Formats: sequence, C-alpha cells, structure tokens
Amino acid sequence: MAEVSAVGTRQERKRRTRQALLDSALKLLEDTSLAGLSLREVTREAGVVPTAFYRHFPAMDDLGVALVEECMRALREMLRSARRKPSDDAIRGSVAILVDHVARYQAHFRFLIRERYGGVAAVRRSIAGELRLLGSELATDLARYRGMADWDAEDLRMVADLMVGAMLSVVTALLDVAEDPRARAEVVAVAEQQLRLIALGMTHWRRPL
Amino acid sequence: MAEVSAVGTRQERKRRTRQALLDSALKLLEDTSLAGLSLREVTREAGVVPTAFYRHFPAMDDLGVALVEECMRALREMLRSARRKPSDDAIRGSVAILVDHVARYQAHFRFLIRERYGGVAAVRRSIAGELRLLGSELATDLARYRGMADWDAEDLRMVADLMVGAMLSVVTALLDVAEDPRARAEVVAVAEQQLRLIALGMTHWRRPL
DNA sequence: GATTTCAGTGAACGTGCGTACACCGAAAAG
DNA sequence: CTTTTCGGTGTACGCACGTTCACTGAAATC
Repeated sequence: MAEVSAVGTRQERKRRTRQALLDSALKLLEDTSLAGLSLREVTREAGVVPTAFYRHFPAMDDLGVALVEECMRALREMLRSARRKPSDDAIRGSVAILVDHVARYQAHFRFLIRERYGGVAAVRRSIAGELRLLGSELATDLARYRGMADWDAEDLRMVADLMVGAMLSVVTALLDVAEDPRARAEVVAVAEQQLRLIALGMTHWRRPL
Repeated sequence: MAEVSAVGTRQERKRRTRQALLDSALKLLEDTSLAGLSLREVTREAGVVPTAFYRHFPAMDDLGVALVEECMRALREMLRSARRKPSDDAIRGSVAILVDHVARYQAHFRFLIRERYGGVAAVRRSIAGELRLLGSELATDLARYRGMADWDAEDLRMVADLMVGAMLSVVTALLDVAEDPRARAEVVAVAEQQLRLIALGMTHWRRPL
C-alpha cells in the first residue's frame, strides 16, 4: 500500500495523491484488465478512502486515459533515444533500446498491449490515436534516411506501420519471456532478423522503376 | 434473447443450451472484455436461469477457453481454404481469403484479438498455445513452396511468425474499419503491399551464401 | 410400468461494488 | 486575523453479482 507524505503545498500534495492512484492502478493491472479493476481496489492500494477518487477522476475510464498518456510519454522518450543513436548497426541499436525500455517500463507496456483492444472504448480510442501519431513520427524519421528520399509518403507510411506492428509484437514477446535470459536472447535475435528481412525488402522496393 | 427449442434428445438439447451460452457470450463480448462480463448477463441473454450456467461450465474462464477453441476452428478452416487456393497471385489470394473470413466470423476474431492479452490468464494461455501451433503449420506450409526447400527450420519459423503477426495486424485493422468500404479497400491494399515487401525480403534472404 | 438420471428452476444468502452526502481541518486568500 | 477553498474522511444506501441448495419434471434406463 502506497503512503502519500503530508509535506508540500496543497496542489503538490494533490498531484502526489493523483500519482499514487495511477501507480496503484498500474500495479494492480499486472494481474487484470482495466475492465476488471474496481475503484475501491485502487483507492485501497493507494491508501485513500474510496470517495477521494472523485477528487481526481470522474470515473475509472478517465484514469485509464491518463495512464495511456503516461505510457505514451515513455514511448516517445524511447523514440527520442533511438533518434540520437550513434550506432553503426541501426537495427541492432534500435532493438537494444527497445529491450531496455520494455525492461524499465514493463508495467506501462503491459498495460498498453492489454488495453489496446481491451474492454474500455475510451481507452482503446486513446491508444489508437497515439499509435497513429507514433506511426507518423516514424515515417518522417524514415524519410530522413539515406536512399529513402525518393519514397512517396504513402509507401513510407506503409513501411512505418509494418515496423510499428513488428515492434509491438516484439514488446509482447518480451513481456511473455519476462525474466528468462535465454528466451529473452532468442526473442531479441528473432526480432533483429525480422527487421533485417523488412529492411532487405525495402532496399529492393520498386527499385526496378 | 436466444430461445432454445424443446425438441430433440436430452443430450442434443443440452448441446444447444451450451451453444446458446457461447453465442450469447460472444455477442455481449462485442462491447466488453471477458473480465467485464458477468455470468448473469450471459444466462439472461441465453434465456436460462443463472444457476443453469454451472451445468455447462465451472466458471466464466472455462467458457472463455471453449470460445477460444471455437475461434481456432474458424482460423484453421481459413488456413485450409488458403492451402487449396489455385490463385496465380498467392498474396492477393491469401489476403482475399483473410478478408472474407474476418467478415464472416467478425465476432470470433474480435474476441480473439481482445482476449489475446486480456485480463484472464487461462484464456491468454490458451490463445498463445493455439497461435504457436498455427505458426508451426504455416512454417511447414512455407517449406513446401518453390525455392524454399533450402531454408532451415529456424528461419522458416521466424518468417512464419512475422507473417502471423502481420496477419493479426490486418485482422485488427479490418475490425476497426468495420463497414466503411473505402477504408476497407485501403487496408487491403496496404496489407498486400506489406506482405509483398516481406516476400521481397525473403527472395533476397541469405541468397548470397 | 417403475426407477433413476439430470438439465433447468427459483428462492435466498453474503459480498463488494459505485456513488451520494454531510463533514472536517489545514492551506490559501482576503 | 477572518474567511474561503478544497483534498480527504466516514457513513450509509441500493444494486448486481457469484454461489448454495432443495426442488421439478421429462427423458433415459431398467
């Protein structure tokens, strides 16, 4: 059970309680989905009385949407890391960054994967919108690559979406293997090969034209 | 609300009631996830009294697992259709079959996608196991293709998993666009391109060796 | 025809839930 | 110093839930 200390200004204390609710929810969501999570469980875990919940969120759905925003902050931070990678092997470097971030924000990624097609419509919409944005960002990143200047926007988007999909598959696989280091290494190896195969397809894409 | 007719032998009537429970659950699951579905809702929809549920399933989790089996039957039927395709364009033909099946078994596919990482552990495990099997089947299918005889099992498996992942992405996209025929055509076009890009990567995979 | 089986019934229970409401006390505002 | 604001409290309510148990009546078995 989390305890919120009593020090600080009033709005600071409110912010901390809100964060405690988000953290508690995320912790409990390792075992169930948002649809199976009760308001009372969350407040119990956070160490406040049930009715205090309403001082921060109108309903559980809204807490879910707030959690999506928190998760997306982590995802964007990851993309930023990948952008300033001085690696000579872009694929290996990107996968390494992905693995690192999934390990650090395990609960966040699990929530994202689970609720992407989960039972709460508002959360689904929120995740879909954010992922679409992420696809756009990746597409513009790809456009800056050597030898891709002549790609049209549609094809860039198509490849970017394929890569986002593959990335999320890898995240899922990583969450499944959890702590087993041998299985983890296998997942990483397969992910690198899959991306390499996609890259191989890209270098030959409509080149004959 | 479904009504189970009173004709037929006893075990036949039992089978029909069981199916009514499965159908009712699947219908209700279009709006929520399994974790958010109550036993009483399902029996209400099926037109039986709550306690009758226990004559067929020990708990909701078990109904969920039974639903997974039903969904997988649909998926296997799809693979069988794809296997006896006389199409000269394998990719276009496969995608067409996929689109057709998703349209026919929309609720089943939605359930599968939603519960794959949903809140019920037993169902998750069941789906993961079935998909792994599906990957194996696809890998052996691929091995029979012209020019893939020299691929080793590991690489076949890697490609098969990439394709299963891409396929599930397409299913998801199809479920999202639902009825809009223009968006649907766009999804189909992108899916074909993505598979074509993967195929392109395959033809150049380790060929230099 | 008598007996057994069993899918479906109906009433009743304890529980945990979301939410309404009046209240408190310290921080913020005047 | 006085007043206002407001995050958190405690009680209390009605409701839907899962599960129990004894019961029914027609089909299956003998």
